[in-house]
Amino acid sequence: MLKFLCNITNKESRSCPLEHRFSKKQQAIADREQELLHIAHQLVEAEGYANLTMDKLTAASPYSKGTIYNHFSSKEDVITALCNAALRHEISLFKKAGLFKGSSREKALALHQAYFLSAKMQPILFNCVLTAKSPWVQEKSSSARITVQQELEKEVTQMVDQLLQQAIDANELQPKAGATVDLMAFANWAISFGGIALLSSASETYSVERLLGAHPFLYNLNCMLDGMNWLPLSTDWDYCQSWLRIEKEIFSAEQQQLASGLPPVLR
Amino acid sequence: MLKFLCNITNKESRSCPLEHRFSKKQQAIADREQELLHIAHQLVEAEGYANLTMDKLTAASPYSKGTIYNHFSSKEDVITALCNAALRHEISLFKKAGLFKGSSREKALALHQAYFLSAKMQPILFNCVLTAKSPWVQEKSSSARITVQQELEKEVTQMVDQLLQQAIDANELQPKAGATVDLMAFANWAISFGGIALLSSASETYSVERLLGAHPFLYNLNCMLDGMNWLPLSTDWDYCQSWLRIEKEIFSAEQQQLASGLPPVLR
DNA sequence: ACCTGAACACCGTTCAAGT
DNA sequence: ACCTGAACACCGTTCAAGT
Repeated sequence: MLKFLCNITNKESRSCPLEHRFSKKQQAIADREQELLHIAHQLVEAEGYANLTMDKLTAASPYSKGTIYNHFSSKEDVITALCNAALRHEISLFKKAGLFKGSSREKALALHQAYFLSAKMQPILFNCVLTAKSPWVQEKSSSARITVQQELEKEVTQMVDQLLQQAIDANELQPKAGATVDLMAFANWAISFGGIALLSSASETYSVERLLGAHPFLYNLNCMLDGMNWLPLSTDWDYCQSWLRIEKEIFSAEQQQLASGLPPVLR
Repeated sequence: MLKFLCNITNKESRSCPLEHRFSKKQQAIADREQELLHIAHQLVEAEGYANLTMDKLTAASPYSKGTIYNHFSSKEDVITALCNAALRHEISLFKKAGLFKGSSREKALALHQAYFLSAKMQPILFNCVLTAKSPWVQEKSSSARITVQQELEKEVTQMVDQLLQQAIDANELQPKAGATVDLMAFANWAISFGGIALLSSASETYSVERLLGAHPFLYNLNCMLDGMNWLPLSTDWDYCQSWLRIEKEIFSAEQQQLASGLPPVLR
């Protein structure tokens, strides 16, 4: 049960028997943090976000309030910690996506699919990312946790940068005048984030409802990448096929999990 | 002072002397709601989002708790109300944007600039839109307020739809196979929302920091609209010029406000 | 019919005492 | 050095009493 968040949330918490990077004590503390995050996740899952209070987290855990405040500086800090768990999950999928064999643009598609899947597989955690971006939460999170968040986002950015640079070097991406790698990386982030955030949070609104059946996320990507001049263009290549191939070759395990309808915690 | 939110937040609250759509009583209630929202806005402005509590809202207003709960079903309902104020502000700028004379794609740019400006002019209100999208707030807002939110978003969507349809009819927008108006409207929303949300909430993160100086928002739009096949392409037309022309011809008042550095409330 | 504010239940956070 | 949980201040929400 616990393995889920242990793997995802905190690479620092993994045991490193050979290097002994952490003392037993530190390891125990890191494990406890995962345990607490796991309980927090369950609380939200069971009865919605309003059910996540420090009182209930305390009651549902074997620890005292003081100990919990030893881990998290505030309630908002718990949310940011869950957001960071989401980012680690995302990064793990990004790394899998990097294994896909195909053109540079297909590899970009694999990264976007990883992002999309991370949100779909862990909707609660992805909502924490959304929430953690709101100033109500940012203002009250510990600076340490915010720093980790920024580092994780930077890690994602660098993976995207690297792929963009490779594509340019391979002459498959021919940037327009004035388009830097930074700018193109941001554009990729914005279109993915925008699409997923709206699809996940506004699924009941009119302009999203009417999209049922279509695949808006892939359409957005095709436009964006075409406009960026990333070859081959979607008019010359069937990226719907590529999308399916990525699903099959890289994320079949994730697809199965989604099909079973249960997040890994509950299996 | 009050005029600001009165104009923006609640078109139902405008006085309609000819039609007498609302009784004096109803008008008074609507006015009081604007007053309360204005105070809520000030509380956030003065000391951040954590400063917005029902207790403080009560203390800063001439009304009692019971009266305030007569307007808002919960604290979250206040946030959603502020989000709706943001949407009304956005719509008012959208309507101004509709007056711009130019190609259909330039008109689209004007709409995006309106969106961008609404976020920049009213950062607090735009953050409420972000926050209102998080499930913590959605879950606890009154269904009446959520309904209004959906209607406002629908209104925005319809303005975008209309422009897209005109562009198609004028043969300036030549949709790729499978691209419906719905799909293209969503793509426009996603790229704008994604860009603004990331720029406004993650301005301190690495991947956004490094963009300083460039104009990422316009780059994103150029890519997206090029990829959508909206003529003339950015390779054949200087949309940076168009952007500036829109600023000058349509939003000069807004530009001045921004330059003065003060939101209208404080002038 | 609408407004009031005392009252209540719960929540976030702290810290003196304990191990 | 770390953990505990009682204690406190504050917050969200309700509702009987008042107008």
